[in-house]
Amino acid sequence: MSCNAVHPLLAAAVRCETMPEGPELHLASLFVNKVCTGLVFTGAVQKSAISKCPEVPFTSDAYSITAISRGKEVRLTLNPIRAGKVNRAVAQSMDVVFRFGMSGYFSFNKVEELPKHAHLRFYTKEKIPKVLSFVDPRRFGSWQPNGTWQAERGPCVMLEYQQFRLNVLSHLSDRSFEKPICEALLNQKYFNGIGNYLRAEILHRLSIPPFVKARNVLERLQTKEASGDEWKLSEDEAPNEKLRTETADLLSLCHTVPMEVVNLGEKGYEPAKKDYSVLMAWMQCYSVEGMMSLRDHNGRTIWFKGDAGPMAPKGRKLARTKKRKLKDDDDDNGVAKDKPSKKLPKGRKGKPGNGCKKAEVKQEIRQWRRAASQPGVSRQSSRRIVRLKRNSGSAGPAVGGQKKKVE
DNA sequence: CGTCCACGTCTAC
DNA sequence: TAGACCTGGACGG
Repeated sequence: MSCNAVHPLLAAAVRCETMPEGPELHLASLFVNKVCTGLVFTGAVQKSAISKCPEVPFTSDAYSITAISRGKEVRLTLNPIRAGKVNRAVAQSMDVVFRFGMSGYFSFNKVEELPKHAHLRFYTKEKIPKVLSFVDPRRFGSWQPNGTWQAERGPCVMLEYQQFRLNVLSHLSDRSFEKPICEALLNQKYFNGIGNYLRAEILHRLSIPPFVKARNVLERLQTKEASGDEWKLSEDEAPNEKLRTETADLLSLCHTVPMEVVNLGEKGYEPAKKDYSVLMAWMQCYSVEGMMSLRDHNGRTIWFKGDAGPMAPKGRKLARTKKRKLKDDDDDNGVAKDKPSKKLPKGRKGKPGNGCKKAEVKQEIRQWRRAASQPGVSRQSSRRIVRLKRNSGSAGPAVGGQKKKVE
């Protein structure tokens, strides 16, 4: 009874649930600051029994919480308060640095409505206490009490743009840049905040084949940097809009593309709502119907259009791929079902791991088959149709053009 | 029911 | 460069 499901609208108001890449981590920090402003927290920080992350040895009768993000990390500061004022003499403040893994987010709820998988909890000092919690179903996320920004991670692509840019361009001799650009983009030493969907979107904007050697792409920017003044951005960290559209390059897009997502979050795509429809509509490449996908050398799926580039994994066939239906995609009242593609029988399986070779091969075979039979329309298009329909209020038929998969 | 897949690191051969 | 670490949603049988 006490643990019944939260009303969807209520749930929407109290969580920041996302696809944790740089923009989502930043939105999480905004969320924490928003809900915690003016609030007083109290007592000990509570950890779930199941979590293997360290206890957070902080207790205070009255403390405040603030947040800041850097790339794919968020740092909370727990600050003791006395008589409504910060009092550093009485007690030490504590920083806790979080990484979100694949499923982390912050939530703010009534105590009785603490979400499942809330592994770290901060309680407010109110008549009816509430709780800020770090929720992480898969537990790939982590936190570090008395933590600092991870030393190996580079400057934030969103908030430390100039330093980020310089850090990349001044280290092009690093062997990381001998890898394909799509793989280099996931290296947090240089691209702190970029993740799997962002790398696809960024490369797509410039039609850069994912498997071109990173250094080859970036060297040209170095030359440009040296020759023109276009990147002497003086006052503000970020390039302005005019500059962006006129001289967008790979590194500037590593800033502006994530910032677009931050802006979505502050507007339509409530980072809350557990509603990815706005983000999904924003995606131009990642998981979009009609795009190609491949496993990179680390077993991660890279989405792209056109040429894969010279360093593409050998022997891996690519194929036009369907978009998978993402979790709360849409309610779909039984509208627009698409013809599913057949999976391989391919019995046996070892440990189902992620990003492993076996999975890659399987996927390859599946894609091969799919390509051989039909390019299929689908989930993606039907999803879009449903969305459009909802937005416009009119009924959308139109899944008609869909091809039947033979099989 | 079972298999595949997911927004990310980590670390051990 | 494989795996390990996890839960849960989508989909197929």
